Amino acid sequence: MGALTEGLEDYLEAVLLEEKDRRFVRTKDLAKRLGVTSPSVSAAVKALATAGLVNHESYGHIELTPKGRKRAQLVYSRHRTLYRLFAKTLGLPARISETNACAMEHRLDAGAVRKLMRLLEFLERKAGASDAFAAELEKALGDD
Amino acid sequence: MGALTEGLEDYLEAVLLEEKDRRFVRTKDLAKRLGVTSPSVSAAVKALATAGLVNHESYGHIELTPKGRKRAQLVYSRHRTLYRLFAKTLGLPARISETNACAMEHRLDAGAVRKLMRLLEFLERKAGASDAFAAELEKALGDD
DNA sequence: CTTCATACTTATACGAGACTAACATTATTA
DNA sequence: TAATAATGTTAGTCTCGTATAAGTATGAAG
Repeated sequence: MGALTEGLEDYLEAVLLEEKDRRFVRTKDLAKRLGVTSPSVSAAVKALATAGLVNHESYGHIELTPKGRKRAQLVYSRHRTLYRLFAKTLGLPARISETNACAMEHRLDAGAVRKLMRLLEFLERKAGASDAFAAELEKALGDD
Repeated sequence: MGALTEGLEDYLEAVLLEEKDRRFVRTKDLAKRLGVTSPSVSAAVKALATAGLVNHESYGHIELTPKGRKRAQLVYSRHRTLYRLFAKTLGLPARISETNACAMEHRLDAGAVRKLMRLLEFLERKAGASDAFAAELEKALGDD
């Protein structure tokens, strides 16, 4: 794992997500998604390009390199697992689940994510197989 | 909840924990606990004093105000709940559980912590009541 | 082909948080 | 009590991530 600040991981992940929507990713798209200004994106993209994680010609498209894509997908998969914990298992609002997932996705090591995923799978499997268990869990979590 | 950066919350929590061990909290104690240098602590304590969360005379003791203590305890309780998730429920090493708990304790809103606590209580209760359930959960989480 | 809107970059500055180096205070002990 | 060790603070610098302001490139319309 190359050294990469959390902020840069956020930008990298944003490129991946933005790619799914539009054919070419531009500075402006990332700025809008992340809620920052264009100069901030410029600086971050330059850093990512230096690290060999994206390709970017001046005034042109931003594209993930294979290495960058792999790293972005890793971050995103953590994000998804965490979101699943908060939103699906704990039943929190989407907005709050998203915030929490963003805050944690950079810091959880691979082992923790794996364990967490297994716990969620276990709970979902049990709840799917037994209505009694599902009801018990729901009751335990409360209404608020 | 007054505006307080995550960093300052860390310092505040450290004062609370340090208080439990020794009669008087000093700059050096916080520096050691947090793994930073004395000047960093000086600056942070000054900011906490300005915010009315600690009392501190120059070259003297550092003490929590009632307001500061309340805030510190809130942060710490979140920390404990998260640690419990990682260390006890997921079975991760203490060191890693600690890192993850630290990273999250500032960002989880009260609702998420409450839900999480209930989930952990539910799982612990089930595992305590049924050896079969405990074994099933342990198997689901895996050995690695 | 020139003009103009849009998008991108560069230059500069700021706040948070950390560091080192240097200075000040307190405590110890010879 | 005077020297010295331990501790605390101040001053100045660094990095990271953000912003604003101003200049540069692209592309669409007249």
